[in-house]
Amino acid sequence: MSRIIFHIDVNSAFLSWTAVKLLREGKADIRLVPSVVSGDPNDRRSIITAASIPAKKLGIKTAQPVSMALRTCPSLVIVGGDWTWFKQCSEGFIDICRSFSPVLQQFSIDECFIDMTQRCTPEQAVSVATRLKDRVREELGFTVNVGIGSNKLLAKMASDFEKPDKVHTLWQSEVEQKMWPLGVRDLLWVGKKTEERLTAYGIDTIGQLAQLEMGPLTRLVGQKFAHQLHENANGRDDSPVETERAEAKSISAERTFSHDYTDPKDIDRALFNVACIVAHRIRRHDFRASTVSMFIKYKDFSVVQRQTSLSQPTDVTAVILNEARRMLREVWDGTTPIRQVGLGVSKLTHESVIQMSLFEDPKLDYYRAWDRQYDAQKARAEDARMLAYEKHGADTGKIQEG
DNA sequence: TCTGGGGTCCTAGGACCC
DNA sequence: TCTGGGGTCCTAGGACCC
Repeated sequence: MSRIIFHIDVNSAFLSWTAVKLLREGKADIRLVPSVVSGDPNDRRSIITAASIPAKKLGIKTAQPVSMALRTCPSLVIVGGDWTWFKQCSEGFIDICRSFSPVLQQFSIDECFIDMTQRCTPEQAVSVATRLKDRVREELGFTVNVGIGSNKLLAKMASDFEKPDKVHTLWQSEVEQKMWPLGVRDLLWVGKKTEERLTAYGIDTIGQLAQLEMGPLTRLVGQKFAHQLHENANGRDDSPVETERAEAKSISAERTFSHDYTDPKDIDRALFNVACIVAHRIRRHDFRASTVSMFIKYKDFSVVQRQTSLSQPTDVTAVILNEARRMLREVWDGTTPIRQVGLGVSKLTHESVIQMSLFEDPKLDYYRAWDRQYDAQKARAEDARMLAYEKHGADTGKIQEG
């Protein structure tokens, strides 16, 4: 049976959400001027997370370094992000989408799919989608695009057509006219490298890709990917709207230094910090991890990565940190400047293994106690931050309004 | 101009077993 | 003693997404 899928995408999410917040504080609407949201506006190395439409018109793009954007537009307004606020905006947006269909898959903080097959006819789809986007704008103050299609891929491609505040359809019957003329790069999963390979072979448009034979395509991108690209270029995708949120398969954290580090003490401090963050998140989700990996990125952006399997799954910071330190000693000569370090864990389980205390490092008790203290401290800090946030809202009367 | 942070999935080669 | 082939697991690296 033919399906009706909506893909709803917040237009320049972090920028729109920041704009709404600033408006409520009585400030000017940053959506109307060249402006960007970046991680840390004061860090030379931070990059742009979201750009306003006037900024985009000047050629400023997402993921561009802030310093580069400033050269293009010296009067650029740069603001930092407020994650507590972003999450609140996201929840409000998801709630409205869910009220249109409970068969909802959150794809990221600012995107979701809903299955509308049981909720409207194909003829009604555009007017229903228009109602959805208008409701988000009226109730939450920011705009979204809604893409409508007979599967997730087509819906997602459709939501990427003209922005902002628009509804587009991309039914199977419209693929040839609306999707085939687009460049291959516009197809989901075709990134820079794949685009290079395809255009080098003379494949410039999605239509050409759709008609390419499997033999050459397999040689270009490998069998599995070739099959998916071929299906998608022809508008086919039978993946369902997954309402269950999949459990995390890995947890990682990384730090980029304000300048490249060579002092082992600096590297070790960063490794310690990311280990604390990662291990804390393991414990918060009641996981244990069996694999620890670490990587370093050098000045020239080359990356060296090492991973190791543990004999027992763990959630102890010290165990993870020790493995990471050992691997760092293995890969780093101790002098080459390092730009970034990262640490991750995978092979996550919820099993609580019965520890063979006889063979256990006696220091583990101390480390576990240290972890408990870390977690408690973190919880207190979060509570305090939340309290201050609520109090500020009550004082100004700005947050409760919406 | 000089490039963040957090994820997922795939591939290829080596080790090891039958 | 040498050789083949298949299956599985592990590790390193690469590509993509938001």
